[in-house]
Amino acid sequence: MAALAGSGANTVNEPSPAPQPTEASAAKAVSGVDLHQMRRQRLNPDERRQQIFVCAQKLFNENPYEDVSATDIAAAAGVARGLINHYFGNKRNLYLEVIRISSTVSAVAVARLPEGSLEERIDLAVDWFLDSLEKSGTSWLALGSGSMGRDPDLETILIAAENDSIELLIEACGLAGRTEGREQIRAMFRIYAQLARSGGREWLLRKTLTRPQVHALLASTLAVIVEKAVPAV
Amino acid sequence: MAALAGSGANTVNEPSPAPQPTEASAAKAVSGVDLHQMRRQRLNPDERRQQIFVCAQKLFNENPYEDVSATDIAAAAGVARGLINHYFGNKRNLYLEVIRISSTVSAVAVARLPEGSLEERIDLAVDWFLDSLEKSGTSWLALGSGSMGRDPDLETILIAAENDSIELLIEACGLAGRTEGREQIRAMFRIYAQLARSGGREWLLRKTLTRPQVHALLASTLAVIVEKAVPAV
DNA sequence: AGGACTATTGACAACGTGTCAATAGCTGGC
DNA sequence: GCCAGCTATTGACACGTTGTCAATAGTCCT
Repeated sequence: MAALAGSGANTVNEPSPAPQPTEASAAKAVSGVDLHQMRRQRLNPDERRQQIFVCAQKLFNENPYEDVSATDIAAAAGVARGLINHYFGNKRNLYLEVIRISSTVSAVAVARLPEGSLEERIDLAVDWFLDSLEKSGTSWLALGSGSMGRDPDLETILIAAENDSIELLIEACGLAGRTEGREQIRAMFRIYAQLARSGGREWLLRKTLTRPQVHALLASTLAVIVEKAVPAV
Repeated sequence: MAALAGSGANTVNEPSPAPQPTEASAAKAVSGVDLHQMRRQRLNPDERRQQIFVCAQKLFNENPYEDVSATDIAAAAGVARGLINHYFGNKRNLYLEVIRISSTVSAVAVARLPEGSLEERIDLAVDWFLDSLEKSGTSWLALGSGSMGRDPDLETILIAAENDSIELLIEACGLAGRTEGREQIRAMFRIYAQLARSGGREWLLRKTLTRPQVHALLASTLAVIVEKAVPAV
């Protein structure tokens, strides 16, 4: 993997004071001259685990899974590679844990969903979504349906994370009361969520559409889903 | 990887008479008793390449990329692993070639798109899409945006394949004449394509919605995009 | 200070990939 | 029919990655 610094846009959920990558990795990485023996230091398991996690998060956000080796992560954390397996079992598991956090973006808060007509509430909900998208950075956009139906673990994680946002959206559309076709309504909103994600991609990644244009598309399609598709269950 | 037979639903584009996996692989796979020395046979390059390709296609359709090793493919084709690199350079390249074929599904024919109101044409277009989806199997659904923005090669292949369908859809919606915001219109249909794909997933993979329900959702959203979002460019 | 607990290491085995010189199947000329 | 040349095909090699595990060495407690 090519070592690069990157801006590290979206580090979500940072319980402990974010232990810096440790002067260890720096010393090793910068040059070979600096051999003051680097007394290895012994942290308590939670801190060390968290530190490794943060480094992995950064790397996985900047590079695709297979381009990040356990060695890279260990080097970034200034730690022996074996320690990764000790704390996370295997690389894939660590990755899944990173995903689990990264994909919890947006479920955090929609504060108060205001009164008003359906159109107004949809408008606000879309605004809120685009805001949170802009803040959370682009890595979340790259996530998703690539391995759907193939990778059960990843799928359940992603589904679980998306469910929160979806419940929220359903409520915002005034459909919280509906109980009969509940699962089917959820499915429809899940489909819509992909539309929203895809819209975000065009806006933030490919830059082919402006925010107002994406907003218009998302708002009008959501409205028509609520008005036409949902009643058809 | 787990060796399993599978039905091999969608083998598209089969130029040569589909050389069977060769009794070689069978002999090796079935039991160790059958050692009549297996004279290796020398095919002309096109045939051999095609044969390897077919085996790879089958394996990649049934298992995710990283679970299929070059050894698996070579074994399936009854051939030395080195030959794969000789013909395709590397594993990734072979994979991309498989994808390039698999993703050309649906661009084949929409025959005649009939006259009629916008609603009618949209209805037919959605029907056509769902038909082709049902036929092409589920592997196409699993493809897609997972590595978007990360994997340029895969992205361009997928985009290229999707572009055909999108041009078709634009025409079906009577937007072929529009020239000014062309690229933005394309972007909107690209977003819609993700919605359609996602709808297909709910219908065929997760089985949470029925075909009529997905149809209604796709038709109404497409209509509203054409009527509301597109005029806003 | 010294002993016990355990976080951390480093070497090992297994596996996967790409390269390349050596091998052996086929084909055409005699 | 047979032999020589062409090249499709092989198998071993070098290197990188992953997961395991016994050995090592910080740190805390008495």
